[in-house]
Amino acid sequence: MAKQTQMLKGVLEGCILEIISQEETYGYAVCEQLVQAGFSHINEGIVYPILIRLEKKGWLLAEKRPSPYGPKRKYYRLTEMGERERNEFILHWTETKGRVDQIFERRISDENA
Amino acid sequence: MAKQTQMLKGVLEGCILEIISQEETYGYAVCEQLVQAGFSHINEGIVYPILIRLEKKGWLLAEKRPSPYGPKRKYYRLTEMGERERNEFILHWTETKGRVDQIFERRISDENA
DNA sequence: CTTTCTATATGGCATTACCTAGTAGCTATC
DNA sequence: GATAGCTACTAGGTAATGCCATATAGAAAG
Repeated sequence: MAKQTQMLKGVLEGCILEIISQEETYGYAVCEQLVQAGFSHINEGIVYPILIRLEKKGWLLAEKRPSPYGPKRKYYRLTEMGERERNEFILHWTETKGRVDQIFERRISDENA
Repeated sequence: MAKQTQMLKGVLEGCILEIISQEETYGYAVCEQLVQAGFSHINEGIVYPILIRLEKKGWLLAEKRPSPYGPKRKYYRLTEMGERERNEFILHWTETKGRVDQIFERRISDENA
């Protein structure tokens, strides 16, 4: 339980950037999408602080619009800087994934040798 | 540069467990393998503290043996607990990878729809 | 002997960002 | 008018853990 926490570091931010990049959306919905993707323990208290942080960094722009069901929604979209950061995340994520997988795949090729 | 740092959290430990699990080895060599896998900025000052930490947790056992080239090497191998932790890491890593990839793949299926 | 390569150790920092828990406000339903 | 679901926000805790600088030392080479 504490193990995944560490593994999330730096990953959540990237995922949120990606979700917003796919479609202008708001915090509550971002949260639902993360849960749906399997990050089942993620809740609003985790997502909102990240959203605010990203907005402060200038990676997101926000705009409030009424909701048919509750208080106003705060819709986010990526700025140009945000797009750049998202692309960098993809790069780093792909690299890291490749490196880790390479280490684990060595076992298989060893067994075949 | 600070970006990958966050992404490494929890991952480095798992990689080191895996490397040692594949073959009894020592810190300096672990370091070389990580560099070879692409973690090119990793150095002894990063690896040794992790090794010592893992030993203290009871996941590794150490034994010193002479080296033909320098001071004695400290060879590590996994304990039973270490094996369990390694398996847990694989589980969490696979899960996390799947979740992140799912979020990014949604874009592709959207574009096809 | 000085340098270089091999090899281990460690104190402290950064530090950040995840997580809990709680507040509050709007809409709809019953 | 009470409950339930939707929506946003904040304070504070914390703890892990990657990273750096530095020291030490054996062996080979020049």
